[in-house]
Amino acid sequence: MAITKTDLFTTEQQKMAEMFKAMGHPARVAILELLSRRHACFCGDITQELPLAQSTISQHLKALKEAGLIQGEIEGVKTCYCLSEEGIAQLHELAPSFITQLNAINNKSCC
Amino acid sequence: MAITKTDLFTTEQQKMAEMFKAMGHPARVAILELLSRRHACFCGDITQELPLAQSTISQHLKALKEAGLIQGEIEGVKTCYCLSEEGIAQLHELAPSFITQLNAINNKSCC
DNA sequence: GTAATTTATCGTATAACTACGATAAACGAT
DNA sequence: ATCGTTTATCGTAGTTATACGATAAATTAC
Repeated sequence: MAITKTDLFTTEQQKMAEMFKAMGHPARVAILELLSRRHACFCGDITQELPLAQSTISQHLKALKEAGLIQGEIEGVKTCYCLSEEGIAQLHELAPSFITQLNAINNKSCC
Repeated sequence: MAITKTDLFTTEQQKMAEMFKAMGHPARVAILELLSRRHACFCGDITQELPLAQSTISQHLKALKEAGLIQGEIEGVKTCYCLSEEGIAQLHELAPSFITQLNAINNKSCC
C-alpha cells in the first residue's frame, strides 16, 4: 500500500478500505465470482479458468486471504479455497450500507 | 496498478475492480463519506478535515475523479467537489448485487 | 525410495501507490 | 499591477503491486 497513515482513520474506514482494495483487481473479482458459483475450488481449477500464470493466481489468492475474504484448506497435495464466512459477513455488514449511503442528489447544482 | 492484463476480463469485472480500487484507501473512504454528508466540499474543506497534506488530498480527489465516483467544478479560485451522479449510479448498479451474490454457506465443509 | 502432481514461495523487472514540500496557475481583492 | 488565496501539478523518496519463470515443499502414486 506504500506508506499509509493508517492510524489516522477509523477502524471501519480501514477495514472497508482493506476489503475494497482486495476486490480492486479484475482477477480477484473473477476469483470471488468463481468461488461464489462453484463454492469451492482448488488453486488449479482457478488457474485453468483465468488467463494468468499459476504463481500469479497464488498471489491473488494470498491477497484475498489476507483481507479475510477467503480461506484455504490444505487437502493433501491440493489446497481448497472457499469464501470465508466471517469475512463475507463483515463485508455484508459494512459495504452495502456504506455504498447505499452515498447519494449524488442535486449534483447538477454541485456548488 | 502495475501491469494488468485488463483486456482478459469482462467489462463489468474491470469497472467493478476500478471502483473498488478507488475506494480501497481509508482517506478516499473518508472523502466519500464527507461528500455524502456535506454534499459538496471545497478541496480546502477536506484538507481541514483529514490529517493529510493538501497535495495528498488533491491526489486522492484525482483518483476518485478518474474512477468516475466524484466530479469537480471550478468556482473561481476554489474547486467544488461532489459525488458524481453517473458514477454513484453505476456503483449502486454493480456493487451491491456483486457483494450480495457472495455467499459463504457450508464453508465448514469447505471441501 | 522415485516420480509425478500440486501449490507456495523466491527472485526479478516494471509499474503504480502514497506522501510530502515546493512551485505554478488561476482568480479575487486591493 | 500586485498581493493573497486556493488548488493542481511537479519532483522526489520509499513502498507496494503485478506478472512471470524457476524452484522448493508436500503429498500421492508407483
